[in-house]
Amino acid sequence: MPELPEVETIVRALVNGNKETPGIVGKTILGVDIRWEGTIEEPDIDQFIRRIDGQRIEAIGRRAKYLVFTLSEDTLLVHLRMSGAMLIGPQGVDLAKHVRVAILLEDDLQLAFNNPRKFGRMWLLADPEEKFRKLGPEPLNGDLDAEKFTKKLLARSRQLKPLLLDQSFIAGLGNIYVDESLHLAKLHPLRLANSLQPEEGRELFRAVQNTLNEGIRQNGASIDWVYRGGEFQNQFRVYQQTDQPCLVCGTPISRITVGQRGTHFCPRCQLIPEED
DNA sequence: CACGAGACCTGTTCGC
DNA sequence: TGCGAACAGGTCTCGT
Repeated sequence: MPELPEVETIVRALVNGNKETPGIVGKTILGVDIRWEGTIEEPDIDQFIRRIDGQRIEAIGRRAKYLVFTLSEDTLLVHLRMSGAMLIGPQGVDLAKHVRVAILLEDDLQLAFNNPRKFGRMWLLADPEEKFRKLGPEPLNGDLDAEKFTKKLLARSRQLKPLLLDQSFIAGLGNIYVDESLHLAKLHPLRLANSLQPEEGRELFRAVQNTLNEGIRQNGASIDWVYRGGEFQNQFRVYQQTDQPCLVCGTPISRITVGQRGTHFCPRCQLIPEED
């Protein structure tokens, strides 16, 4: 489920709660039920269980696609990968079909990590900075502007699609938002980054920001059975729109495979210039 | 440095 | 209806 807008939406839900459940900032962890041990990346299971017990959730935030739980002693990082979700509910019931870890909180609450495909992971770290160092800049928090982005972009010879998916280049984009951004910027996914004109680079940065902000405004995208809640799927320009008319020019949307990822684009709006 | 393939997993959908 | 193939919002590792 998760790219930046979906993770951001989840963070806000965990902080603010909803009609049925309260937010969980300030709650103390009273135990943890690990139902699939592979979920815990670091430290080992015994230490994880021992260390997390009794810590208070001081804050919940996001870095790239990581959920960041600042606890009284440590930082809990959660990466949802392809199919993860975080659910809050009462204890004593299964909140979903594939709960791999349930964190028990005070007030009879639990925070459940549902994760059908078992790709998602958790880390309990004294200092999360080491993991964050490998990540590129955040696209929305002011770390990056159109000029900086364009400079980085023009220094690279990779194709735009895999480059934008590379979390060490820019953090938070995934398959949906890359395809959507490239269409908005009218750039072909196979264009080489260093073939862009500076104005095209700036336009791409604006498209990335606009697409992500719109995704957040819509509470993310709901696709398949994995995640419900957001509405961004109703305004996809190209993602999963194969053979549908382009909203701009009416040409049927194409689907190709790039780096083993489905890639959607308009063959008329997103041309590759001759000598690329 | 860039790229492609394979791995990690389960579930749904599509084509025959 | 059944069954296999293809596909899925991510990222890591390895070989070239």
